[in-house]
Amino acid sequence: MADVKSSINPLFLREEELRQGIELLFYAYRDFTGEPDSILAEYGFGRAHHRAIHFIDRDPGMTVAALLAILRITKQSLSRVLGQLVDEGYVEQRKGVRDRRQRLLYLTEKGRELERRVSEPQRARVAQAYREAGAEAVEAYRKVLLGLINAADRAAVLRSIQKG
Amino acid sequence: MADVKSSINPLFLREEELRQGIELLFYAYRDFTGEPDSILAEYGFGRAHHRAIHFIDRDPGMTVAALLAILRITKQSLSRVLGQLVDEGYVEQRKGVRDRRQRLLYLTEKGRELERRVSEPQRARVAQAYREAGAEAVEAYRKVLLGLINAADRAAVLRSIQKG
DNA sequence: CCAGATATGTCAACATGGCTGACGTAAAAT
DNA sequence: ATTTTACGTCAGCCATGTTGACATATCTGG
Repeated sequence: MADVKSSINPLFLREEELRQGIELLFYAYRDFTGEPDSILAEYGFGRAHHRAIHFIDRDPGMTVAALLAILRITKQSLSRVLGQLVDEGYVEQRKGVRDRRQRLLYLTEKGRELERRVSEPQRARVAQAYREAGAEAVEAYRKVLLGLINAADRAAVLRSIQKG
Repeated sequence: MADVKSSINPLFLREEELRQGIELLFYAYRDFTGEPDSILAEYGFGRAHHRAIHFIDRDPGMTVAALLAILRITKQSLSRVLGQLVDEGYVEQRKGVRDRRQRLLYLTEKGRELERRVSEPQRARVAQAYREAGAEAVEAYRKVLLGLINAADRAAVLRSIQKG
């Protein structure tokens, strides 16, 4: 069927293929965020809090500016979220030693526990998808997702996800 | 390096691998939605409007209930968005003939133009990522994303994205 | 045929998490 | 010494999600 269509109109399959790729991303992201959102709601937090603690967890001592660059939101938006996390003891800020203007970000033990708990459904979901799809598929998945990222940012993202 | 680490602690690579998969999804989705959001802003619309017209475009005459099931939002939320789209002439609602309680959804020509314009950056982005990654990678990407979707919904999504 | 279920809409109120703009302070850099 | 940088804060706006309650038209099953 796909072959028939593409032999009639080679652009048709391509359009279909692209639409499918777009929709799959929508559906996957929808379900990917569902469980964490539920757990976060128990704490009175939202997805924004998850993002913050996730990236702080993976790079303890990161600067506020670095987190802003990753999240691509305004400092006012981040500030609200970060403020709550600090107030409630999930995140700790320490002055930088080299540059004392910086407020380096760390998770407290409580913060690490929250991060672990909230991310667990996502890890399980990705693990299961990887298992079902097989090892080569994992590599391909990474390649395509990386290709979806703005070209200018790819190098930075690669560096970032690999140093962990 | 990966081999060394995994031979020391087989769980380490796995955890790292999962974290990378999670972060790539975040980054890809972030950039994937960036351009459409900018265009939508010109019209005073947001991402929710895009989702609505996208799915109406791909399945003209769909019911409100079907759209709600895809988007997983409340009818009140959808109603606001749909109302604006109808008021401004992007979407048309027609009574169902078989079931006259239904308000079947259609894009107007204006709506199709908007959909095309807003989706174009996403199509270009996916096309380029597919091109760079190669044909087998595309299949693998789809397989993994499908695996990320709630198991209960996979069959429906597959049916949905394939009938187009 | 009628009672109940269904498809959709609507009003009201609220929360989250984006945004802009303006302003402030401490510390580093030139 | 001045300027730039890193960060914070106040105030207000907007988009998009939520819950709960209620209304209407239409379909369906007993």
